Amino acid sequence: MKSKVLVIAGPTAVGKTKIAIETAKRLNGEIISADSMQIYKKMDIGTAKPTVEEMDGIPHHLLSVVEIGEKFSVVDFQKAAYTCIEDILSRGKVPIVCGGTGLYINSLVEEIDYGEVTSSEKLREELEKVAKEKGNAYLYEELKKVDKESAERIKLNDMKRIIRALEVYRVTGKTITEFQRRSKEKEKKYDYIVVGLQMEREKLYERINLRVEEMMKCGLLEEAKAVMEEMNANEKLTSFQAIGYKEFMPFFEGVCSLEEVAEQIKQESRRYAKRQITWFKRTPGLRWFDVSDGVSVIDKILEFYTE
RNA sequence: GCCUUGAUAGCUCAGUCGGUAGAGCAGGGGACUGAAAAUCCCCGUGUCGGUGGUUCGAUUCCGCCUCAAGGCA
Repeated sequence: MKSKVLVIAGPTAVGKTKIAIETAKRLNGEIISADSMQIYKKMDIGTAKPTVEEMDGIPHHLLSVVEIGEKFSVVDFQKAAYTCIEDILSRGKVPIVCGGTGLYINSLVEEIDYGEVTSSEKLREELEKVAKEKGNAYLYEELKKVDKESAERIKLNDMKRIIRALEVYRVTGKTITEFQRRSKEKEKKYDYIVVGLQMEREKLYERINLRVEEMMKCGLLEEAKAVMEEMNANEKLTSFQAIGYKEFMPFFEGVCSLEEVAEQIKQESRRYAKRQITWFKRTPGLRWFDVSDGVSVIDKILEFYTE
């Protein structure tokens, strides 16, 4: 009998944090964050990281564990998450994975085996250069030659994926398609119960807008100033990609107002939510729960977990 | 009160020398296997302000009405 792992996914601002904490209380659980930005230290307000008061005594893992300037990838996440799951289970408690990063959730739910391929920063930069000089089509043709299958899946302009596929081939001599196939054949260790939280789109957008206003009131400007300074405006950092920080740059340069920054953050958050929903729609085994049902969602989730 | 200009997609506006229309933004859908809050792909029917008239045919021309902006009193 495999151990159960409860997974709570959903778009930004849908109310994952609160529901996960309430569920953890009822299940004697601990929360493992699956959020690619809350993993960073000091990025608290902008990433809507739960506060100690909100956590209400429930242990949280994988929050604020990486320095802003550090690299952190899905594989790092996956390894850390497995360790947390084992640890929580060994203490007789229920692991609850909660977050909005589709790729991270996916790495667990499908237990993807990324193999031993380490990414090569040097090779990536090289390939980026080639793409710039010879155009996207050139690299795409290269990929076609070595891995026709992935070339069919990946679109011509999706450089990040083309570069990754080429990187895998050059480093290992095997295609990414082969690694993916092998990963699918593996038996899973855990029984994942996947919950997707949702609400009416219009309401969700209203909540996003409201939350950004709240963030502004809670000192997002100061936090962004400190974070941007530490990043040194280095666009290459993963943490730089977070919504809610880089948007302040035009304000710091004096070319736009604080209101415009807030509008920008709201809009990007709305778009992000949309992409998250798309991702979770095709997550295997995911069951949707409408949070507008109020407190009874928790009961329904518990029922689903026990089934 | 008079004159001028405008009224076309959720918004800003193009356009149709008369044959029922298209950009940007917003928005929607989708993809995703070591950067993922990233990256990429696809999607434009709307009483062309209302109402009469001319016409085979009007969003387009003409009259009147409504509203808005500007000007003159």
